[in-house]
Amino acid sequence: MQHPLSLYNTLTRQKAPFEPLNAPFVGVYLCGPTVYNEAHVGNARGPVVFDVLTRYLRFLGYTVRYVRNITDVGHLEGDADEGEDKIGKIARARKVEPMEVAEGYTNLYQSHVEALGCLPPDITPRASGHIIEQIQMIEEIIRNGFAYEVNGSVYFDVPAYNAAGRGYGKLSNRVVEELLAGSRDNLAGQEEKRSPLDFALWKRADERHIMRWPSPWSDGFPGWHLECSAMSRKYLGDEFDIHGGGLDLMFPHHECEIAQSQACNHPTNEARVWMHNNMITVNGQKMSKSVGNFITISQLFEGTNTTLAQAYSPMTARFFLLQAHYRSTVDITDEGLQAARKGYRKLMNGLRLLDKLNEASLSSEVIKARTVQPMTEGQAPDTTKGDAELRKLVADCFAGLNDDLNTAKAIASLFNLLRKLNGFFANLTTLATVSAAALQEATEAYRTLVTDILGLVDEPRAKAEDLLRLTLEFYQEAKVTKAYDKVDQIRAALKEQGIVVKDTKAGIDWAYSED
RNA sequence: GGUGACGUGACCGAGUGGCUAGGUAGAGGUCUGCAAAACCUCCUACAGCGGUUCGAAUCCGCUCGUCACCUCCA
Repeated sequence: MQHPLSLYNTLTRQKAPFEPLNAPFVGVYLCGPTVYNEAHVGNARGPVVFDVLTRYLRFLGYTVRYVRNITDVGHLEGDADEGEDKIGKIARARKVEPMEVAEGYTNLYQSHVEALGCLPPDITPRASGHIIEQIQMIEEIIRNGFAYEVNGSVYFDVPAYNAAGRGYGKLSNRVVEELLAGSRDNLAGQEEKRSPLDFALWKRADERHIMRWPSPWSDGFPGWHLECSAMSRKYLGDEFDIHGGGLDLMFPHHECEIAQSQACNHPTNEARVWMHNNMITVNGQKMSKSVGNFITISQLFEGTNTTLAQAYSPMTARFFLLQAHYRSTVDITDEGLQAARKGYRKLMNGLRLLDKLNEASLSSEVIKARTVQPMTEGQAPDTTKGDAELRKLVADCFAGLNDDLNTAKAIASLFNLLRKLNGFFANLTTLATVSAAALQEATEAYRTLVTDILGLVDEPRAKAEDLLRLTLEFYQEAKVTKAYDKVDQIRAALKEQGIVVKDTKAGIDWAYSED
């Protein structure tokens, strides 16, 4: 399976050709959302980027297993907090089951990313559904000497692990000594830890804590980073191909994940390739829950956030995100979104030309024009030049994707291809400059790139009922003028759409055909 | 303080040591009953100052500015 897809690996800080561990299988894990509140636009970037990645990997012929987890347990309010889970806290406030809170936000999240055109992952594991796996992992880590128990809680022993030469900090370029020097060791509730760098694998739950499970150490709950190590291992193996997430997860989350996985005596980096998407900014500042400058996905779709002047459709948002490279920050503004909306629609309009172009390309006029091309001396009267140009335009699109999934570059090239196709359409006889086969290839590539790989689908703007009403107005007009051939024509056309026109005393109405 | 990233034209946003990014907006034109779409042409760039080089927006240094991670965050 030879292809030139290169990906930037955070571990090595460089791009390298992507080579699966066990081709044609590819394992991909993306850190999903924490479901204790509604996701914002920033949370959508990873799913969209990884949706394109997995779509493209499949296009390249790989058999992909794409895992995107739901973290519904294990995230504390903060270090100082004696362990009340965020979900548990909300559940207590609303007087509902924690699982209701998690389920509600999970469903909302999934409907949002689906609207954004993201295909469902192959597996969507929940942290709460993998407590046993996490406990087993902790036992393994303890057995290997990289964790210790204190008062029913278990902590990962970062200094011990690092002393064993495992390289804590290798992903994020941290040096343990520097981390220690810069750490804030004045936080309350940290007394149990031997080192400020240690992190919880298991926390004993206090009486108030609702979400709790039995374990060999205490009734409690798993630590913040463990779920991803345990679940990726369960479904993708000790080592797999690609692990992704937001740049802000690199440290400490992903660093801890690698440490946990390695501490289970698997001397790998958990994943071969670590990919990190950059942040979405608002006025140049990272969109984040804690800063409060976030726009939720619902607000974007409905236009209910004051930062933005209006609503933007899911496909506009998807296009907007893909018009930037995933490792760049992208600033969200009305102007940017409006430009994206127009660009997106331009791409959709192109989609509608493809069949017409191929049809025209096979028309007798064009075929004739091809054969009677004036023959210049020494030049074959063929379409070689035009075909090569067309193929170059297509190749540029794929070159963009191959270059670390540079969708910005790919889309730019796609517009170049579209300009060519639009040019053909403006003057159909120019189709004679390319062969029917090359045109077919190009139009297929366009469709594949836009819909299958970038996942941009046509978002109908017109409402069917409004269009129907319009048609019935013409119908009525035809009746008044007794243009019965027109009347019959409209009736027949609507019948084909499963609509019957009803002339009632009260006026013209319609109904679904019951045939 | 430590680590890292960035500063591109009206806006968004790619990129490479010498060859058009692209989208949106703006100007002119073709087309057109009007309009739209489309096509053609044009327009405003690479923060500043030095250095390397035949040549740098692209490499190096400094300055200024912005941001991110080091605490939950995609």
